[in-house]
Amino acid sequence: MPLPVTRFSALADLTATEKTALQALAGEPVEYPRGATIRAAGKTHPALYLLHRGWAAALADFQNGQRQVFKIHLPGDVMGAPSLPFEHAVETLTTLTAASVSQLSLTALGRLFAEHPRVGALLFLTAQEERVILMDRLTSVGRRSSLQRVSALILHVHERLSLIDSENTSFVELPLTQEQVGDALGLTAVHVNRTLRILGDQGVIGRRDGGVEILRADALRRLADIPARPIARNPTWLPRSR
Amino acid sequence: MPLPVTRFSALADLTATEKTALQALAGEPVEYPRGATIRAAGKTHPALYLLHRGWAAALADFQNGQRQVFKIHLPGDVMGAPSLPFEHAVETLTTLTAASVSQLSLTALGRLFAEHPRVGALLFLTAQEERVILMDRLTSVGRRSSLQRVSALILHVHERLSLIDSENTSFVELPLTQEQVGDALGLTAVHVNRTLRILGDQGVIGRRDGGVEILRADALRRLADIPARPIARNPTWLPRSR
DNA sequence: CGTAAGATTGACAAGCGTCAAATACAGTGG
DNA sequence: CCACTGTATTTGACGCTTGTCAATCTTACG
Repeated sequence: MPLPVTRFSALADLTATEKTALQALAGEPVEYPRGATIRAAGKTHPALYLLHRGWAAALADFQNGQRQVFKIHLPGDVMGAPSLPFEHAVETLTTLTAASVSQLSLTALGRLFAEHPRVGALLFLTAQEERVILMDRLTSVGRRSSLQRVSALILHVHERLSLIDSENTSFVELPLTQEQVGDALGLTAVHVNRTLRILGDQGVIGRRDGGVEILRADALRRLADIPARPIARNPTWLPRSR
Repeated sequence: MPLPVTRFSALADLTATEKTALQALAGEPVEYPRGATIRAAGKTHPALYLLHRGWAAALADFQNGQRQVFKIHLPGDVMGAPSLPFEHAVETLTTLTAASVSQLSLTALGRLFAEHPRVGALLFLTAQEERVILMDRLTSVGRRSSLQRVSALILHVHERLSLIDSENTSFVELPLTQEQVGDALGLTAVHVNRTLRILGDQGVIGRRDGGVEILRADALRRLADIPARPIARNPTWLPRSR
């Protein structure tokens, strides 16, 4: 079973030892049905999770029934990291499809920082990547029209799927309800629906099964207006592998 | 001159050696006037910066003149970290007031991960804190009214000022133009102005000099509706100090 | 076949943006 | 000390995007 090494290999090449050390973090995978809560916000002593298979979301619920989706998690993602510095979990982790999830040992994580500083630095870098993803979404939500936000989301998911599966085509799986898409983009389900219809009517995307087909990638990219962000692989300042 | 140790001491107690190692990262401080660009987005080989004195902002400009402020930086903040994994800087760093900034050596950062893994883990944790700040702002921008967004920003800045200066009172310095506040919150300058006036008319805040006075903290917190997030200090899983 | 969740559509309302003009303020040079 | 200039704030009128409410339709599934 391939583990989350995927995520790091975009940043740097790992030695076999480092890969082994990473794999050693993960516990026994647990199976969840769609819509299950893996970890509720507010829980004390937040843990780390690894998503082996399926989709999940990190979100928060608010009183008036409002909801914010912070992150759409794909296989290979480490989940729950934002809560680590806090006494109570910040985000609820929910499955969007049936999924397989294991817990990551924090003790082993601490050891990883000590014994494989290069991997520690890479963990730091992936956290920065996540910040940038949030910054992009913040721009989307704060400054863009619904058409632009939805376009950006489709492209973002497509790009991330391509990183996992290089065979990936122009079809973008999207096992979210329109309400969940709205909760990610700061829109209502109704308006997400209207927006998807417009993109469909204009022939920019096709809509079928549980996802969308990208028909005019250029138009979509022009709408989304989020720059490409080439990764600086194997930065020279990283500590040497042990 | 106290260095950014502040930021870490909220998470864990550092040894003298660790503090020294952190200080060793910083180069010679450079003085900037208000409104200066410290580092422009798009620049290659992004570096790290430390804000010694003054205020700064991390932001991005877009074609149509739109702008998004990602982060308001206060003294002690490390700036530019989100760009580290990328070839080109993601965010522009600008001074909001006259400011003193030094560059942080990336080589020394790499060494820090190797020689002080506990500090490396703390760097990882501060990155997660930053994610949560962005997540909170995303909620604000995506789901809240202008009154709520502005309230949340005032409280957030107040809280961060209190961390730096324990003498801090109910007055919140805010050396941003209303346009910059809008760029942080996904609002126009005009609407920020209207919103501030309403908060002032309702006696929730007072407005004077370059900032606001918090008059009814309870009302402000009720509006902002962002939970307190107590920090888990000195988590047991951190590697031992060296 | 029946039920529930989700998608879709329409009519209407509201919050925020846009445009434009007036006012206040800070810094500069005389 | 004052006039001058550019920047920032403030206010009003109006329009548009998105939200709200409600009804209907579709689909998945027991």
